[in-house]
Amino acid sequence: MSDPRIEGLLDGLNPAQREAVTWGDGPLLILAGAGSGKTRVLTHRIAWLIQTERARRDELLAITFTNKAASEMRSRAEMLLGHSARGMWVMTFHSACTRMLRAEATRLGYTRQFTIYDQADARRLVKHSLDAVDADPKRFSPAAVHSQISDAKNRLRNAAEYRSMVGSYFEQTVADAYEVYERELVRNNAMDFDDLLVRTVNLLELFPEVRERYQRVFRHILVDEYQDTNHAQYMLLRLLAGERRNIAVVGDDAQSIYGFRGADIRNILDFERDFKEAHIVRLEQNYRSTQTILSAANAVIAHNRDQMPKDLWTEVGEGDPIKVRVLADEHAEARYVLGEIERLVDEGVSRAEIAVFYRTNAQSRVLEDVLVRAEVPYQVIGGTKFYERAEIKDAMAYLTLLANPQDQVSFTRIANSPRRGIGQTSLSRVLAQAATLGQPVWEVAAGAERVPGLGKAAVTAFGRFMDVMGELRALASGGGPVAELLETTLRRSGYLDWLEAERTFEAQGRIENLEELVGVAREFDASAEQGGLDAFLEQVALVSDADARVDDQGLVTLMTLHNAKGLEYPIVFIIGCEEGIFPHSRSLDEGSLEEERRLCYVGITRAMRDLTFSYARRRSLFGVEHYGLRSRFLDELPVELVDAGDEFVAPAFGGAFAGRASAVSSGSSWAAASAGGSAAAAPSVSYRLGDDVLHAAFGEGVVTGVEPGGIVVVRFARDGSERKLLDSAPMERQ
DNA sequence: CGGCTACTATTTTTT
DNA sequence: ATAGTAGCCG
Repeated sequence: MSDPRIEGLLDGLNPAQREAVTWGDGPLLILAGAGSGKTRVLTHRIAWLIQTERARRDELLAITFTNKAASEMRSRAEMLLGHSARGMWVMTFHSACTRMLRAEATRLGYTRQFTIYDQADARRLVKHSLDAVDADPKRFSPAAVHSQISDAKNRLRNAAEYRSMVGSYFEQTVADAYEVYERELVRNNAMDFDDLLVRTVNLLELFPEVRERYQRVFRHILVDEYQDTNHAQYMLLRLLAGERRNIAVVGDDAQSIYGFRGADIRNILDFERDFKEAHIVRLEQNYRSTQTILSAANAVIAHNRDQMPKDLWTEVGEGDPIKVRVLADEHAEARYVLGEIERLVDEGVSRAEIAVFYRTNAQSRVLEDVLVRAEVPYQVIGGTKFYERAEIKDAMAYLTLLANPQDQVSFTRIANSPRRGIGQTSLSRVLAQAATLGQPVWEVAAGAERVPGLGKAAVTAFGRFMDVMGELRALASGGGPVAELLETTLRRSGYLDWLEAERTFEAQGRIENLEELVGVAREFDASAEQGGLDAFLEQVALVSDADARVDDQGLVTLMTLHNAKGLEYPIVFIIGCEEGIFPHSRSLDEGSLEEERRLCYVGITRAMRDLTFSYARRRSLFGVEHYGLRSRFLDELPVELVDAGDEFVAPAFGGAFAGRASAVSSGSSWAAASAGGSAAAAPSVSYRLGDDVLHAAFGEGVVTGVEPGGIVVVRFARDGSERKLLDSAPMERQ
């Protein structure tokens, strides 16, 4: 190996990384702990395989879960190779499958233009299917049934196989609905997200010539985030790897947090069993966090039973202790975080270096309130997504119907949106007729006068609607810019007029969103490798906007712990660390505590140097006040790594808190007194840290410090100032 | 057919 | 608290 380019490729890699990059043929399992440079290893391995001529560019399949990961991998590989990665299959599972499926669609009874249904579309079709089998809507929610079906699909069980395994009456009905749902998807020339995987597996299993072709093409397969693969993805990989078994997977079982979506942690735990000759490389050196943070992460995850042994370490050094803070309620908690952010920013930290993680999206609200009031710039990642907004879905449904006239879900969505006098009854008649004749819904609607039972007004309404659609379709087939087609569609359909006529603040926002969508289309027209309506629809279907995160604009970042995976921030807050919130109560019911703990592990390992946990004694949930216990995860942190701060003030209502508080060490002399004394010996001061207070002159504030001699430090909401006051000041607790 | 009220559910979600 | 929806009434 004297080629200087290849030597250069290995420069700066540690021995384990180097081993992973240069492992030759056969299955390879890379156990990559958090922050151990797995993307680096993957991209270097891609470059190494190409430079050592083990594979040509177009003989590599590098699979990720997110578009962001795929584009990052692609561009980093390009940098290493010094040339474009065109022709290289670096993409998500779903894109790769879609690509294969489009090419072979007719073998499965689809056309190349098949529509990809997102969660919401799929759910509508499930609802339709439930109606079709006369399921009691009170007992069968589309969401629950869809999740059952999705589960079955992830396990590669079709409706017939699902039926053969049913036990309960519930499952019996699900089986009925599943059967209809399956049939309806084909009839609509549509696939849901799960189908993209399942159908590709079907394709490869049913057609040996297709399977062998792809097996020949892909000399080497690389898979990112292997711990998140489900059974269908596992089978897909097995089929593609074929006899050659040149499959390198990278993952960390400790970061498997998508079990609820069908990810099967056994895929990584059992890799050695499935690929007996597998070589294993462990990446345990962490380049991200302080040793304190890593030790905390190691200690927490050690409470899980099933896991692969690993021990993260770093050369970075000890770093600061992990802070744990208790506040009176979620508002005080938010103000505490705000206060810390302001303090840090004063010290010269960039807001972009700070992230706040929480378990559920709803928790961002309180935090946003205080950030807005304090005028701290921030961004929230996740939550309701751009492409999930009703107006965007409507606009996309118009375009989808133009491309796929069989798609009744899109048809149903827009038929009366804007209002054009097509009601539920008329719509059902048309859909029923389409089903009876086995014709595309478009055809039937275009000939509405031939639909039995349809009123005169309805026939006219359909006529007008389909005239416009026909016109738009002609425009669409011209192959012009998508942006133009979209604008014309919004105009001619009356959708924009409808919104404009509303003259509300909300409608204005919707119009702006649509303008943004036109902007997206314009950008697509200008830059897409492959243009056209079909390609645009596919991009929107498969490319979420989770990639909309910005790094360096001085914004504090707020997101769920799930969204935090793969990211890193110098300063991290994990809020809402209470039993029932995190770990979430549902996880306790469902016995998925270990997954919650892995989520905690993910959260901890995002932090580079500064990590703070917080929890509230009191929190209102769904409008009801609750008193929660601190999260068990906090008690799994080694005492010597924790700065328990003010925890000693906790014994407000007896046993539980007092017991825990005394178990936590702290440098404070008060803590020593509290721990040594009886639990009931609450401090005699009238204010405690985190208390919400109302001062006669300064207004609302939060207690940020309590000092001996009856001195209280209060940060006031009005101007963010922090003042030292005597506890006899004209002030009361709220 | 469309609008209104009443009820309900309310985790996480790469695609 | 709240948003989304189902069912009812004009």
